[in-house]
Amino acid sequence: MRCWLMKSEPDDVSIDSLAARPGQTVPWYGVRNYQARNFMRDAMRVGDGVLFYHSGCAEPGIAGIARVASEPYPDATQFDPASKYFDPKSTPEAPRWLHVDVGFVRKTRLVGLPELRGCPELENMRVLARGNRLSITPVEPAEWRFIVGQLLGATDLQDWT
DNA sequence: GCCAACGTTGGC
DNA sequence: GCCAACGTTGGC
Repeated sequence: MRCWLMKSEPDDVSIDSLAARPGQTVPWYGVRNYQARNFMRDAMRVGDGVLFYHSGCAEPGIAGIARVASEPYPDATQFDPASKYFDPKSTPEAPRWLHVDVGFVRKTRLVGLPELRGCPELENMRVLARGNRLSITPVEPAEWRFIVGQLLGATDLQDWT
């Protein structure tokens, strides 16, 4: 099983709003980057671990733990002319954008970017690489164990993957 | 609001 | 297939 880091703007979907949703899941709509799409379409499996990251906000960082909760399927917003994620070049017959559902596992303390950057154990973490803009990045098992076990103290989840 | 970095588009 | 222009991300 793999693990991932997925960015969300908390003004849109935060860890709290995920927990409050029906079924505590959310379709990961709005991804319009091929690499990120390919991770969801080709590499994710139901049950994969997710570090839920808040971006574009006052305190960017890891805010909770989630899981991949569905197989990939078409993102409905690409067909909605009223949506800011509307893609006129996509059709229901050949949908361009697929996503998965993400399910709530637990809220954690906020592990901010400066703290993550200060950990030698995480120096090669993809999301911390210079100029990284990918909203979905793979997380190495050792990185997962360190973050979940050492930083979050969630020892019951550190060997999830 | 600024700006570095990067992905995408489209003319050639 | 190249590459300049443009748009977006996301931290600060």
